[in-house]
Amino acid sequence: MEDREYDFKKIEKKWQDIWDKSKAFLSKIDNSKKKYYLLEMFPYPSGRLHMGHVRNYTIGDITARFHRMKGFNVFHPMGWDAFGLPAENAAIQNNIPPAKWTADNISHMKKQFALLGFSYDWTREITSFKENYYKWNQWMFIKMYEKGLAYKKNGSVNWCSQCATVLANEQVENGQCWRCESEVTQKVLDQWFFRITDYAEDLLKGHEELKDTWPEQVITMQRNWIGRSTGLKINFKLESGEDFPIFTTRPDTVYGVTFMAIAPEHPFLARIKDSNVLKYIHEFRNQSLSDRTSEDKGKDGVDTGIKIINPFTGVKVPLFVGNFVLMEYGTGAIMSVPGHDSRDFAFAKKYGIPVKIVIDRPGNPLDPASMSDAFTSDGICVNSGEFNGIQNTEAMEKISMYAEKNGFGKREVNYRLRDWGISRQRYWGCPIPIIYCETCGTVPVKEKDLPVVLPVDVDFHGDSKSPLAQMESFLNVPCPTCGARGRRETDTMDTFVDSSWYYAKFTSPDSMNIFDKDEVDYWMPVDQYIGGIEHAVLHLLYARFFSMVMNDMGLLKSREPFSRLLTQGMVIKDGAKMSKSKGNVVDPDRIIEKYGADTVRLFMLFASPPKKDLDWSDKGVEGCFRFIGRIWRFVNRFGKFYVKDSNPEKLELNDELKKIRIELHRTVKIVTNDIEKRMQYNTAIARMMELTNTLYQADEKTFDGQAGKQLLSEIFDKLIPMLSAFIPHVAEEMWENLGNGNMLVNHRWPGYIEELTSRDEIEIVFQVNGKIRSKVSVNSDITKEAMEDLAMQNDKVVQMLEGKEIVKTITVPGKLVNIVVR
RNA sequence: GCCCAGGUGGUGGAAUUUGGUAGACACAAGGGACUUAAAAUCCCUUGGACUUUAAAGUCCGUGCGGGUUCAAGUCCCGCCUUGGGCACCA
Repeated sequence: MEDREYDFKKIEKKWQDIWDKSKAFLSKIDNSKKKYYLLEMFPYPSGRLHMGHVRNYTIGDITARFHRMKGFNVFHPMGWDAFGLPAENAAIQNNIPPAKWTADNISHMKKQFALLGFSYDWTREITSFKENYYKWNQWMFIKMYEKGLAYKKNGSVNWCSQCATVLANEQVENGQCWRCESEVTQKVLDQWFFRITDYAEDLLKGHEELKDTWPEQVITMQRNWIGRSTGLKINFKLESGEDFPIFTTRPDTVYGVTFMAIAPEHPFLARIKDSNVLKYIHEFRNQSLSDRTSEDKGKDGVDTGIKIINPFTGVKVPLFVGNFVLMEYGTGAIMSVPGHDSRDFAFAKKYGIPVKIVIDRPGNPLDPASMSDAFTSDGICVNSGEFNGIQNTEAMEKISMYAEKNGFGKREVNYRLRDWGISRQRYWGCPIPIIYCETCGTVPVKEKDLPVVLPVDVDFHGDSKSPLAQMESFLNVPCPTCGARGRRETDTMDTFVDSSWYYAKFTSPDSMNIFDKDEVDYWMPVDQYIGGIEHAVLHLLYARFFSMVMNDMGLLKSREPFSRLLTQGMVIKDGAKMSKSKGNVVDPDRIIEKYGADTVRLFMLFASPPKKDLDWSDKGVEGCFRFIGRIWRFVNRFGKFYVKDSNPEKLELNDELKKIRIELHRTVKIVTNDIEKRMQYNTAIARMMELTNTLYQADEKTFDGQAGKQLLSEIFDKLIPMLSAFIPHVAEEMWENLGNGNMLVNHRWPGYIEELTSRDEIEIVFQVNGKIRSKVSVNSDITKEAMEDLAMQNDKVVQMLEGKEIVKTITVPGKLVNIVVR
C-alpha cells in the first residue's frame, strides 16, 4: 500500500465510470427529505469550456456534493443555451448547418464536463434548440399574447447592423451591442414586445424577499435599471386650448419654466410645416443612440415657433424640439427649468432662453445673470405665487395637490424600464408562433399545432438575412381562423426568452405539458443559483419576470425563481480577463491532462473566494497537486492502522493524540461552517491543509497503538469524506483503499463534538496601554481573576509598570489583559 | 458626475460576522536532509528597520491624513487610488 502511485488518470476515469453506472446523481422526488435545487447558469455551447465555466461549475459541484452529504435531496441538472448568433455565423462562414455545429459543440463540452467529475443528473438535460423545449417557448408566448403580455408595436428600436438584428434595451451597453460592440442605431420596425413594464412594481417589491440572499450589487443594478420615479403629470396648454401633457419629478419648480421641449419622434410634430424646423427634426431622428444619449455630446434643439401655456402662471413659453428628449419616457415632452436643472441651464444658455429663479437660498440670494450652473439644492420657494416662502420639499406636495384639485395635474409613477423587445431578425432561434392573415389579421398558432418547427434544411446565401423570410415552405400556411392563405412571422425570439424559464423546465424536461406538476412543485424554486454578474439586468431580470408571469398563470408556486444567488468572480491572468484577443487563455483540457481534474477543481476553489476574481497561477496549480499528493501518501503510509467504526472515545489518549483530536474536530467545525454559512471554500481548504500539516508532524510511533489507531481512523473517517466534496475522485479511491465498501458520494458529512473544538491550552496576551508586552500559554478554563493575577506577576509587565499609576485594567476572558497606566 | 465594492508581505490571499495576538493557508525565495547526481519527497527560515556574541529584545507596519477608544486592518470624517455599475429617464 505504501508505494501506491497517485495515478490520477486511472483513478478519475474509474470513479467517473462507477458514478455513471450506479446512477449516483439521479434525483427523484422524496418527500421524506428536504430538497435542495442547485443550479449554475447553463452555458452557450460555443465549443469548448473555458476557465470561467470550469470555475462556475466547480463552485456549483462542491455546493451540490456538500448538500448531498448533508442529507438533502439534491437536484443538480445541466443543459444548453443552444440557440444564438455564433452558430448562425459559423454556418454562414463554414457552410455547416447551425444544428450540426451546435450539436457537435455540445457533445464535446459534455465530454469535458465528464472529465471534471461534476455531479449532474444528465437525465434532466435540456437543449433549447430542440423542439420539445422551444415548443413551450411558443406556448408561453401564446399564453402571454392572450393575456396582453405579448404585443406587436411599430416603433423606434435598437438596431445592430453587424448582427443584423434588433436588440432589447438591456442588450445595449453604452450605445453599443452587448455581443459585438458595434454602434447601435435606431430603426423604425414592427416588433414583438413582452410587457415587462407591467411587472415593474412586482420586480421591485420582490427585492425585499431577496435582500439577504442576493448580492446587494445585483439588486441595486436592477433597481436602478427599473428606475422608479414619482412625480406629477401636468397638462400644459396650447394657445388653441389643446392639452400638452408632460411628466416632472420637480413640480416645485413649475413656476420657473421658461421653455418646453419635445422628442423629435413625437407625433405632435406632424403639424410642423416650417422646412427649416423639419430639417432639424429629421437630423435629430437620424442621430445614433450614443450621439443622442451620451452626456458629453451637445444638447441640440430647434424652436418650433409654437407657444405653450403654463397652467399655474398663464405664462407662454416657446416649445423646442430637443434631441435629448426621449419619446419612450413619460409623455415624450418635458417642461424645462433652467434655474434648477443643469441640463436645462446649459440648453437655455446655448439658445438664449431666460433663467428664472423659483427656489432660493435665504440670506444669499441667487442672481441668474452671474450663475454658471443651475441651483439644484433645496431652498425656499420664491416667484411662485401662493407657494412663496415655503420649503421647496414641502411645495412638491402642495403644488401636486393644487394641480390635482384644479384638474390640470395628476400624480404619477414612471419607470425607466421599457418593454422587452424580443423579435430577432435571425434564423437560429425559436420561431414566433404567429400567422398573418389578410382578413383575420394577426393570429396566434393553435396550441395543437405547436411547435412551429424551425426548418433545418436551410440555405444561407452568404448575406445576413434570415433564410426563413425566403423560404416558401415555411412562410405559407393557412390562417388558423378562416383557413385562407396566411403568412408566418419570420422573426425568431431573443435567446434570453429560452433562458427565462429553463430552470423550471429542468424539473420535467420530457413532460407532455410545460411542467409536470408534481416535479415542478417539489423542486422549485432554485435554492442556490450560481453564475456571472454580467447578467444582473439581463437574464436575472427576465427570469424573475417570467417566474412571476408563470406564478400568475398558476404554473409555479413560487414567485421568485432563485432563492439565493452567488455571483462568482472572473478568472484573470496577467491582470486581465482571459480572452482570445489578449492571448492569455489557459485551456482547461491541457491542465486536466497534466494534473487531473481533482487538482483543477481544488485550485479553482483554493486560489480565491468564489465571489472575488481569481488570479490564474501555474505555480498555484502545482501547489494544489502537491497537497493531494501529501494526503495520498499519508493515507497510504498509515492505511495499515485503519480500523472501521473507530471510536477513540473509549480509549485514554495521551497528550499528543488529544491535541490532534482537538485539531480534527476544530477542522470539521470550521470547514463545515465555511462551506455552509459563508461559501468560502478557500479557507475551508486551508483548514484541511493545516490539519494535514499537523498530521505530518506525527510519525509511526504516534499512531502505533490502540488509541493511536483509533484516532487515526477517526481522522480518516472525517477528513476523507470532507475532501470528497472538493476532490471527489481521489477521495473515493483512498476510501476504497482503506477497505471501505461504500461510495463517498452517498456518505454522510462528518460531524464534530463541540467540546472537542476548543483547545486545552490557549495563548493570552498582556498589554500595557494597548501594546502587547507579553504572551503566555494558559489553561483554557482560566478565570478572569487568574488572568489578571498572572498579568500582574509577569516580569515584562512589572517592568513596564514601574513608577506608573494604574488607571484601570481591561480583561477579555480567554484573550487578553490590558493595563492602562499613567 | 453619481452609486457600489476594493486597496493587507515579493505574490494569491487569511483575520472584517462581534473592535481585542495582523499576515492562517499556499506560491515564490533561501537553507538543510535524502540521492553518485537530479527530479520527487521531507524538514527549517521567511513583513520591514534596528540592538545584541548569543539568547532575546526595541521600534515601525493593513493606500494617505485626521479622529473616537484602554485597544482600530475592523468604527467615524476628509482625501488618494483601482475595479465594477449607471450615466441626459425630465
